[in-house]
Amino acid sequence: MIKIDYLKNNTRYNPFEFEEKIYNYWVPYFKAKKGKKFFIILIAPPNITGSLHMGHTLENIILDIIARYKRLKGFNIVWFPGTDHAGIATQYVVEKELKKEGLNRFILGKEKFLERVWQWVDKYGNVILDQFKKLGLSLDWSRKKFTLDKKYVWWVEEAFIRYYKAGLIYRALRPVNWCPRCFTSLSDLEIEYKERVDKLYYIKYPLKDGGYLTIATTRPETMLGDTGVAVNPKDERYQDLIGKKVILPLINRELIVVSDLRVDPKFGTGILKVTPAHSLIDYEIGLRHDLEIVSVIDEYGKMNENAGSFKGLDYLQAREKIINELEKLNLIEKIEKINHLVPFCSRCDTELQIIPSYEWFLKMDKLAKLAIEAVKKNEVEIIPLRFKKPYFDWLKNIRDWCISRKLWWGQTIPVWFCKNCGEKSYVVDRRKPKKKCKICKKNNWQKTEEVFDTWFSSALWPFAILSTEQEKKYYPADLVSSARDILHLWITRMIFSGKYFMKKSPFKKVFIHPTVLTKEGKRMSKSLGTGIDPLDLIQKYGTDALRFGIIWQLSAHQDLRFDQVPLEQGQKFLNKIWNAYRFYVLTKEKFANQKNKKISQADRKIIKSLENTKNFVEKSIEKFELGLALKRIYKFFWNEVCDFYLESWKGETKNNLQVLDKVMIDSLKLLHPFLPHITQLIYFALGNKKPLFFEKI
RNA sequence: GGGCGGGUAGCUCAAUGGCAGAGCGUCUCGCUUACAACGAGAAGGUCAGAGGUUCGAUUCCUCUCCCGCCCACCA
Repeated sequence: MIKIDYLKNNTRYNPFEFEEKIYNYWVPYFKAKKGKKFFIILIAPPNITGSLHMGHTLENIILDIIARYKRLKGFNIVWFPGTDHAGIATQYVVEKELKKEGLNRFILGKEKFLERVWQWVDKYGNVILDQFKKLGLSLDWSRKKFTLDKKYVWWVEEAFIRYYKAGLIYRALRPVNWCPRCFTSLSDLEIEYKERVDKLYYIKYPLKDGGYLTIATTRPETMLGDTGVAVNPKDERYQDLIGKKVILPLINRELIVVSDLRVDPKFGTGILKVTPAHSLIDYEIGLRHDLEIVSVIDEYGKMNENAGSFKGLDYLQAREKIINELEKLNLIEKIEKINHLVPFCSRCDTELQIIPSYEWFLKMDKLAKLAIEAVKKNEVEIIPLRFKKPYFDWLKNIRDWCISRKLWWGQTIPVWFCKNCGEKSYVVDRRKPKKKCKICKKNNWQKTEEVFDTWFSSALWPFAILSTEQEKKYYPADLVSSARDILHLWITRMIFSGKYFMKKSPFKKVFIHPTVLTKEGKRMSKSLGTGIDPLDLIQKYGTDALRFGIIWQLSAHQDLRFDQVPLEQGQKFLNKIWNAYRFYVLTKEKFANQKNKKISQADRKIIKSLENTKNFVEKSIEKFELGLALKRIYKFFWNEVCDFYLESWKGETKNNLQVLDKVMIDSLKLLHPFLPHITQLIYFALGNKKPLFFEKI
């Protein structure tokens, strides 16, 4: 790529001239080789909607440093690139595109809409992977994976069918978190709560035997679906209410007062109206006391036929009207302000409704136990250790996972409903069932339109991407790294899925890496305008300098307040390295005829220091302390190799040339995982023809 | 409401039961033939606050105050 003269004649290193060329040179060598002593890294597949952000950047640079270091330690690296179809996220971005054209998916129809999504996938699906190349990641590009690959889709269906046969999957009508804009159910993890000041209405409910009680609610429109009233059994104020009958205003339904521990005596009046259709806590109470489920709000957020004269109104209009009528009846005791948390769709930011819907659920108790056991027995090591606590806490309190979505984009669930009998009759199968419906005795099956929660699919990632016999040996992986926010969403679910289907944890170590914050300690976010685009940084500083700058600031345990200054420092360091090797080459020429075989004091000192540095770096990398490792190498190279050792070669010297060679070549190897491009370039300039990472450290 | 992390030099962060450290920045001096994108050197800190354990605490324990994050079905 370059000759030694280029190094001798240029005092400045220009990354922009070489980084891409060097990357392209490497690509064939990144291929996972046959053989033994593998180190297997599992990539977190980015969404096809994505473009590179600082989180991906940090995460994958960390992994690449480890990959390159392990290569130098003699390992064969297995690290496949891949992407996630990301159901709800992708559907949402395509819908946003349509909106710009004045369209929406309902106007377009399902078929045309899906065509549009596939067009998007073709156009943008690989953008982020191309951006990964700019980071210098040593990924095996001969094996690109996607969560809608044939084999992958097979595995997702397989998982559903096996869970179903084992009795872990059931269908139920339950109140779920529903996004009226995406028009789908959501899992607990896809909700974002926001604080908001609302009104708390104190409403009088007449008692059948005279008098009244007062309940407090922020959602009076749901009262039309009330099928009970509840108080806490320990609440002394209301002992005599238990068992009494209440007349629901406006509807005149008779309700019974039950007692349930879930009622918080401190909230409002301490009396709860129970609406099992539109509240999860009420649903639970309803189950315990055998209360009816009456839904009054539909999928559009409008009042339905059970809402009587309010039918057809938007829930907010209905609220207003209901309050008006209650006021006329003198049933509003007071209205207070309340600051509370309101659920929103984490994708499109629409306020959610809780409505009853038929959905598929995965029973979590057994699976949670598998996941708990895997970490307890150290089959999976979570680093830093402190993340074990939230891991266990989440699993201990877990509820069944709603795995179905009513989206259009995603993998269809392998279930067939009888066209005549609907909900009452279905078959779980990949192909259209041949047998007849038990109820109507006809063969009239239609595949469901429901799709999987995209996380159900990505939970299978560690083994669903392994399609050939050779690849099957790459399970389990040694290492996966992720951001904190997908610990439950992804990591935990991969662990129990792996344990369940493969009988083994899907990876040995999970490194939960720090979050990249702004210099002020704020979250980086596009919408807030606080984000930094890594591609801009690469354009300005080059990849090696970016890698230096971000890892310089990295500590294994603490969030990273991103500052650009260390990137400038990185550029300076690259130039320092460049010139040190220039001097090395010139010095070798100058002393070419020297026959000195003695080891000088300076030689001894630098060898000692080199060994110490290697040991320190090895230990630090094992602990994911890449920032400390880099700082140590930096100090070693700059202060000890350059300021001390190379200086001692000026003028006349008693140093040994072989020691010089060893120090300079070993330094190059030590620097390589962090600064791969420049070290490879210098390696070429010194007359070598192979990838530097095939050397041994 | 529960949990986690952090508060150390102007900035970003280390380390440690026994003189408080690095990089950047600042200041001084040097363009010594690899590099001024450099070299030599200097200044700079009541280690958030209070109490406790100890011969000795920035470090261990308790409490308080700030900052950040996560989890939770308060209607």
